[in-house]
This record gives sequence, structure tokens and C-alpha cells, in this order.
Amino acid sequence: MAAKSPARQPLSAERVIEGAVGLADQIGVDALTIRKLADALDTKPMTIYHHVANKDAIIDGMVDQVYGEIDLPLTDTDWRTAITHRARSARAVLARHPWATPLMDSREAPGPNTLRHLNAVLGCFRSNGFSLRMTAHAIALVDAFIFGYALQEAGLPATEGEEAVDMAEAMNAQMPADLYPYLIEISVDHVMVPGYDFGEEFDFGLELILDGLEARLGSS
Amino acid sequence: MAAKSPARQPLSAERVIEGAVGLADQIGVDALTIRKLADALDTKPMTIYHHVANKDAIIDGMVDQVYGEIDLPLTDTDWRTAITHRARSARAVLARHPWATPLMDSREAPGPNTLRHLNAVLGCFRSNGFSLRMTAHAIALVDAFIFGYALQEAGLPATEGEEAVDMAEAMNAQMPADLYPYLIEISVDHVMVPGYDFGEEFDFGLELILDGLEARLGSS
DNA sequence: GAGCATAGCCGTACTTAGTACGATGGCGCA
DNA sequence: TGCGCCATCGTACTAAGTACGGCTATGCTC
Repeated sequence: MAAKSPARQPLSAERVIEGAVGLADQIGVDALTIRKLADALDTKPMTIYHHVANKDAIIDGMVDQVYGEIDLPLTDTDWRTAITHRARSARAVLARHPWATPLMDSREAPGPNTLRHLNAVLGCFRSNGFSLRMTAHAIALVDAFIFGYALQEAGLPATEGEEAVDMAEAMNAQMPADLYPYLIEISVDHVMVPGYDFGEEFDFGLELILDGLEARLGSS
Repeated sequence: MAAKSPARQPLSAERVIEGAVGLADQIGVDALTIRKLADALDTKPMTIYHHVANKDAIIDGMVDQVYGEIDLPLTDTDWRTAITHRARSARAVLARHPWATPLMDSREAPGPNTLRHLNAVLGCFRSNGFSLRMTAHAIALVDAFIFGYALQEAGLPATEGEEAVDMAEAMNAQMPADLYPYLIEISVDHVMVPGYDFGEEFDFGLELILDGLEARLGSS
């Protein structure tokens, strides 16, 4: 019998996590099962348990890997540029892994990437004149915006034009015409207009927030 | 045989949803199973399926009920007061139902409470001088903040003093002392200081955002 | 008042999860 | 050559969602 499979290298915790992230990107975390993951890794369910303790440990690892994909704030520029860069990076990463957003804040066992990331963001504020109190305000606000935005974006059925239009039309058809006039207005006259991109809301909000933080830097 | 149970009134879709919300408040949505829900409602699993199509329909109903608990923006005041009121209400409701936040934006079949609520918020902006574009900016930003904040708050193991201190101490003990100096600084010198309340971050952020929106109302 | 339709209820069982337990098989070193 | 170990996997147990079909009591018709 000829060699069928090209001599799989032995599995590892890293390969399990990577495979899990990739699979979740395709089918979502809720649909991620050990059996499907085993198929994706070309192995059997119980083999996975030789490398990770249980499914929860896999989720922990996935979240930490996602944190690892987000760029740290730059250290060689002003804080606004640094924070803007990391915020945009976070948005891109969370758009790539839509299943991750609700989990980013809910893990009890933060991994090394998570801790390194949060530490770096805190350091960016602290070393640029933010008091402790203002730093707490700033990170809570900026992160609430980033994660909340990612949550909304993940809920959008389709950011792209055509599908969004179809869906909005279906929605409008279903709605008693005069019950929700403002909803209909904004979907017909704003969202459905060609060229609309939900993405521009991100930069608008981020800039507004950074303006506000800058203005409050002196007081506190 | 004497009457054991006090003549249960017949089950209904509403009672199923209410029971599910209550149970999820106690054990979380992930742990919510049809069997446990049946126990809580003092009935049997399959009985539930005579009132709702499937588990997903229950989740839809739960989310819509949560939307229904959030106060609509006031209509007899200025927009800042109105939006502040509904934002605080949303925060309180989402704190009561921590499992709900990730679901609020992700349902494909929004219920009547959801539609009514969004319509009212849009109407609040539109009838107070916000252009369509600015309204889209405003609702995206404010809701990203509210939901993102709720997500962070839900992830906090304990907002109350003692447990938070225990947990922070355990965390610090585990962390290589000098690897994450800023994390240690903020947890020791700020979060663990008696009197700290994560809740104050909410009003700070909300006010900053509303200031920014007001300042931008003219342009656009 | 007797018979029957119907709505609500639930017992049973099938399918798909997570994962405990123990057996297998191949590779490195003595 | 033989021993032991480690990654792998087969089997099976438990818990979930839910399809299917039968039971029961209410109340309507004549």
C-alpha cells in the first residue's frame, strides 16, 4: 500500500488552536464541535484531548490567539496615532473572527497575549500624561466602543451592497408600513443608498472619542 | 387522591419566554436547556414545543423581551436628557440580563419590541435636528458604547469590593511580577482602592460622546 | 346527557454533543 | 532484540434537541 497521507506531523496544542480558529471563522463557535475539529485536523476526536484539557481550554486558547493578532499600540508616535492604529487593527481582526467579540471580555483565564496586549495599551496612556483615573476612563471607553462596534458589525447580515439591499427590502416589506417610519427612512434613504459603508461609522466614532479624551487630559 | 398541584393554568408562549429569561438570569443562556426550562416551568420538555417552534424561537423571544424592558427615549425633553435616560436604562437592563448583550445585535428576526425601540431612538435624533447621516453616526456610536460597556461589565467577575480584591490578588500573584507593570499598577493602585466603582466609567463615556455629538451637530 | 373532536400534554426514542477509559501501535534506546 | 513510552484511537456513557405518536380532559353538537 502506498503512503496515502503525507506523514502528518504530530498534533500539538498550537495546531489544535489554529485549526479551531480557522474552523470557527467558517462555521462559528457555536457550531464548532470536537468531532468537526477532528475532521478538519484530519484526526479523531479523542486525539485532540491529548493536547488540550477540554473544550473550554480550546476556547481560551482561541481568544488568546485573537488577542495576539491585534497590533500593539505604536511606541514611537503620539498617543492618538498609536491608539488609532491599534483600534483599527482590533476592528480588522474582530471582523475576521466575528465569533470572538463576545468572548474577548468573558474569559476567566486570560492568556499571555491578552495580558501583554492590555498592558501595552495601559502603558501607552500612562506614558503620555494620562493619570491613573484618566487611563481607566480611556481604556474602558475606547474598548467599549471597539467591542461594541465589532458586535454590531458581526450582526450585520452583509456589509456588501446587494445582499444588504435585498435584506432591507424584505424587512421593509414585512413591517407594517407606518409603524416604524424612522426605521424605514434610514434603511431606504441612507443604508440602501449605493456607496454607504458601515465602516465609516468606526472612524467617526473613534475620532470623536479621542477628541474628547484629549480635551479632558488637563482636568481630571 | 387530593389535588396535588394548584391547577396550573395552561402554558403559553409568553410564560415560556418569561421562564426562559428568568432561568437564563440564573444560569446563563449557554446552560439553558429545554429540560431545565421544563423543570422550571413545572412541565415536561415536549410540552414546550406546543407553544414555540424550537429553541431558537425561544432565544428570539427572550431578546425581544429584553428590548422591551429598556425605556424608550423621553419625548418631552431635550435630546441629551432623552438619550442619557435610555442609555442608563439599557445599561441597567443589560446588567440584569448579562447573557443578553451578545445576542442583542445578532438576531435575524427582530421582534416588535426591538423594532419599536430602534425606531424611537432614531426618531429622537431625527426630530432634534440630526441629519440622516448624523443620526446614523450617533446611533452607531452610542449603541456601540452601550453594548460594548455592557459586554465588559458582564465579563467582570465581581463588581463588588471584596471578591474583586481577592480575584485581583490571585491574578497578580500569578503574573510574572515585572512582565505587566501597567496591569499591576492599575489593579493595585486604582481598581483595588476602596470606593472604586466601574459604573462611573459609564457616565464619563456617555457624557464625552454626547458632548462630541453636540459639537458636531452644526457641521456634517 | 352521550358521543366525539380538539387542544394540550407527555412518554419514548433517535441523533449529535463532550469526554472517560482502556487498548493499540510504532519509535527510541538499552 | 526487546522494552517502554507516548501519541493515537475505538468504544461507550451521559446529556442535549426534538420527531413521532398516543393519552386525556374539555366542551360542543344533537
